[in-house]
Amino acid sequence: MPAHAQTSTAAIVAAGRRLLEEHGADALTMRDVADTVGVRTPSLYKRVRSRSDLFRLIVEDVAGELNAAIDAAANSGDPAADLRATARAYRSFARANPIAHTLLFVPQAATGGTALPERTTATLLRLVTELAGPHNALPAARTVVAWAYGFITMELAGAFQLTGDIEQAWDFGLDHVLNAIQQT
Amino acid sequence: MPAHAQTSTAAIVAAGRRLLEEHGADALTMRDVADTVGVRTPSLYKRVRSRSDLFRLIVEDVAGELNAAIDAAANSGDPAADLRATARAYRSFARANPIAHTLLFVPQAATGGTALPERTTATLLRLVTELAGPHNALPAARTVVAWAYGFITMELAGAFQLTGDIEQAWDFGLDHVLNAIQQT
DNA sequence: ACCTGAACACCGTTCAAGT
DNA sequence: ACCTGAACACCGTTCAAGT
Repeated sequence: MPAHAQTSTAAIVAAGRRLLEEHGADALTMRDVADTVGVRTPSLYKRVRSRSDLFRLIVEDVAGELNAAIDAAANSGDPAADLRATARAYRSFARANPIAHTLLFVPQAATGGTALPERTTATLLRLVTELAGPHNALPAARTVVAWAYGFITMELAGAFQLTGDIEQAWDFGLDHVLNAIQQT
Repeated sequence: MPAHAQTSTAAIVAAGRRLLEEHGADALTMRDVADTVGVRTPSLYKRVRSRSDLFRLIVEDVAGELNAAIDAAANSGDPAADLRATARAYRSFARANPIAHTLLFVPQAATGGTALPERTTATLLRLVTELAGPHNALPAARTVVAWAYGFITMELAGAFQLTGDIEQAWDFGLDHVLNAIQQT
């Protein structure tokens, strides 16, 4: 009566994540995942409810990693320096996981909301409060996140089509946005 | 020898756009488009090369409309007022076309780049140059677009999960971003 | 308890045959 | 010149049958 487990949810999620970044979301098939983890397609349904459930698990995995990367970056004690480091860590993470990153802020059909990492939100709000005071902390944090998310997403999508130094645009934007929210 | 045209590329694109907003990108099937325009599925391939080609045509259509909406909004002569009106028009358009809007800045498999409306880029760069001077016009324009795109995309995705007035966050962000790029 | 082959409904796409 | 039915390869998903 063997028939013991040939794979695991973690292995399936890891395979899905790799295939997602390699071939794009549309080309992520249950068959490819099954082949990668060494099992037949129907066996995947013992661990994941459906293909969209697999996406949800992948996004959770990615969100957890982003949380950890941002927590590790924000540790200098100086809120302005920490906000810069946070933005840099976020950008690095998005560059390393360009496709998974776009899924982070997309409405999840399953949950109704998005997978924006909760812990990241709390860290960011704390830093912005230290930098700009409590009065307008929430709108200020939303301004920083909107700029960073927009810049990084557009950069990865190749949406900055005019020539010009994109690093300079990043530094310019970060400087001016952080400066702006301090003057509340 | 009738067998004359029962549909048109424009009708197919319009039907595709409507179904896209109604049911989402994944649920947009060639069969549904064919049913909507009153033809059998294979006939679509007389006008459209493929499903991804249909997406490209839809995005072009949407981009053209956004161009027109933004050009119509930016006509006061005052660059600061025009930038505000542009941002407002962009946000209204995105709210009216939430799914199509997300496709605007996504890498198009076919073209390699994105469908960011060219004319909008030119209008925006002109306004920012008038407001902030030519020195840092490009990075300043990229800061404004990144913030607006990020804010609108996150808002539509439901990514602003904490309670708090989102209108206030929009006004706060627009005020501070525009103010920041003036101080160059 | 997990794995599998077979089957189902559904896709996008092609093509020969019709008018 | 456009339209169509039939067919193909490929999906996600289910399920009874194996061990």
